[in-house]
Amino acid sequence: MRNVTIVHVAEKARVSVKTVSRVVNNEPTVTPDLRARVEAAIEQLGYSPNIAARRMGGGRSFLIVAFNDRTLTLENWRSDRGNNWIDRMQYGAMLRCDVHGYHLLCELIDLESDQLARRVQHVLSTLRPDGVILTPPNCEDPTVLAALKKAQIPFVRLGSAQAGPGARVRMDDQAAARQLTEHLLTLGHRRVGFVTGSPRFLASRAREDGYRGALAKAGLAVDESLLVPGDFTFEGGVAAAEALLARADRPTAILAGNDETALAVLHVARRLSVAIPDALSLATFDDTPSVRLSLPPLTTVRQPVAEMAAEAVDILVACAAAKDGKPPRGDRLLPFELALRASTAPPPAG
Amino acid sequence: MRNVTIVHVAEKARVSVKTVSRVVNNEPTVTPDLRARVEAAIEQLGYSPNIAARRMGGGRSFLIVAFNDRTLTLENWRSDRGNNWIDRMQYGAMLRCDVHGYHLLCELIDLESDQLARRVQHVLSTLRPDGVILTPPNCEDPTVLAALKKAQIPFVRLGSAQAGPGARVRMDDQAAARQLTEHLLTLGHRRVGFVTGSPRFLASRAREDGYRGALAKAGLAVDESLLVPGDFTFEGGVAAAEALLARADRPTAILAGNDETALAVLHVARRLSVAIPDALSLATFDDTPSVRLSLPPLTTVRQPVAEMAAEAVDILVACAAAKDGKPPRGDRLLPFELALRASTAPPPAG
DNA sequence: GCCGATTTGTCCTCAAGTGGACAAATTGAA
DNA sequence: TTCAATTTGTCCACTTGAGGACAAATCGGC
Repeated sequence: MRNVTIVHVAEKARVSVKTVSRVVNNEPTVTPDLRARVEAAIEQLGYSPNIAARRMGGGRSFLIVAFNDRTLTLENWRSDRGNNWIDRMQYGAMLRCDVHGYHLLCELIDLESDQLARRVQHVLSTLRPDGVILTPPNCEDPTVLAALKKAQIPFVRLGSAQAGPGARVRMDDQAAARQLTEHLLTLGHRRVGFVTGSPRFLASRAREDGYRGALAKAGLAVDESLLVPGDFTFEGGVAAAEALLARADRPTAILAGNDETALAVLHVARRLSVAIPDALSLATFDDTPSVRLSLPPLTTVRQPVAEMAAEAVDILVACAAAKDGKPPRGDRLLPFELALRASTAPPPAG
Repeated sequence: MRNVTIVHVAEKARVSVKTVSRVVNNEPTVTPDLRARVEAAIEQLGYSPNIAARRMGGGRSFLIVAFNDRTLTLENWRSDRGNNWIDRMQYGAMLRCDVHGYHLLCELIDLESDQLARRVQHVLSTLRPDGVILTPPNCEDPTVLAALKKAQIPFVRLGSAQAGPGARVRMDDQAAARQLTEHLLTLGHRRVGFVTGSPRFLASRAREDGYRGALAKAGLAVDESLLVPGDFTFEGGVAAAEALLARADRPTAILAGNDETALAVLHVARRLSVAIPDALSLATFDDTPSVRLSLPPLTTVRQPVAEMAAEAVDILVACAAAKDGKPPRGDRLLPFELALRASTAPPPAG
């Protein structure tokens, strides 16, 4: 059977091809009568306009590309710990694309590759998507941003703590860290350790600022020796935890830069027989499955990743529909949630 | 800046458009000399052929669509337990697509919807993919299969226990269940309970067959009362576990139909103070992160989902490249692995 | 019944590539 | 040199839909 084209629909509805096109593209100058006839024909024939053909005349492609970091994705996949940031992003974006009649393509890029610019350019030029979603750490990479700008394709940066080109959708990492720190202070903790994250992710810096802000607001001086560098990996977290827990004046609570780090702290604490939460409170960011399943489940900040991705899709689709060529701008903050769990409690007496 | 087209490349390399096309499509009748010149021009201009345009003349679309079950995907996403079957499928397929210069689109379909056929048809007709990957339980749905057949698009069914149209890539669920059961028998267990899965998934039936086969091979009669129906959900698993553990002649080991069910068994056992593995051994299928992070980590069968997806992509790409219109056939079995963990041990003495 | 406004149709161009027919140029061998 | 084979170029058709210009048909009001 041949493919059903706009011509078949026109014949069946006994109208011109042009009229079918007008109906499909929701042009206002069609009488309800004719519109109904055309829609009936479309339904009966099971017609759907071919995306490739629509794209040809310079129209929309109905495609959105999400660029994910290759290394991160692979680690994520191989990891036993199920860090599902990217998965959640994808679910949110996919569902929203569906609503708009769009399609989501996930592409991997490798920031370390010397072919990076070429790779980004290739994907953009072969697919010609209507918009691009960038996830950390791609959303802060100058090469990627330059390639996007050159191709003049609208893009949204997801979860980036850095101002810059394109639109931005994120949660307020600084406020989240502040609230999490305040939660610990309210419980009575006064010596709160902080394992910082990878400098590659600017969100890590924002979290540190929030931590400092909460201490300052409570009138407490920041003990710089309680800030230990991690790098968002398990190994980095282990080293940092060992440094913090070996101290004579051990902190009574630790804020971990991300979940991977938190699991490392949990691991070290168990090895050193430091009971959580009795002897040490532990809080972290991201709320991946691993920290919900850990023993005890950890207090975290739930980042609204899927909602952020959905918002990004909305922005890009609106931008494509407007076709005024204006790149999307703005910085949308989505609300986060504290998930208070069994890993945080008042500090031990004395 | 205008988009770089094949015409620009031709001008730069001082050859005809036709020759560039021949180079891009790897036709043999081009001298190495000219080929090099064209490739240099492509590189310098950063040219990538536009997928939409290639598709027009009836050529390949370089797109592969994976149809996932909407309900399952959403449950998966909302679940705290991170059942990442679909994610693993996607990683495997995406990586392989990348190698072939293909792109993966994940689309959700809802088997319960009365618009199902229309939905499948719409996606196929608007995207015109070169191939389709079906995941459970879509891969056994007659409406979906009929729509695929009508559209004449090659497809691979992933993880389906049922013979049928299209190619099939899967692991041997029956053998896996047999080996898992044998593992328990070798440890000394004689009363092994089995919580069956949802009849929607035929793999569940295959697992049951494997369980029966192992008992038969060991010369043991099957106690039908030890087979309790679950439905692959946590709630179903709870009910089944309660039934099994309430018995006077409680089984010393339980084989759960999938990980979700196993977690339910774990939950009930803890509530009833049945120690695992001391009083009860527990084994399951799928090896999702949740059963690696559980206490104790569970003995499972690791299903090579990503590898299966990669194999599916290879099949579809080969099929598209052959362009002889022959739909892919065959049934590839990929090796699974037993992950023996702390949840299985010899039965309690006495 | 006429005028003007709105709706619908006709016709053409354009997008970016593929593929076929066939001619022209180049190469190699006899 | 000449013929044949191979490589390269020319030219055209084709894919499916969008969109613009403009003509034709229809409708409503008076």
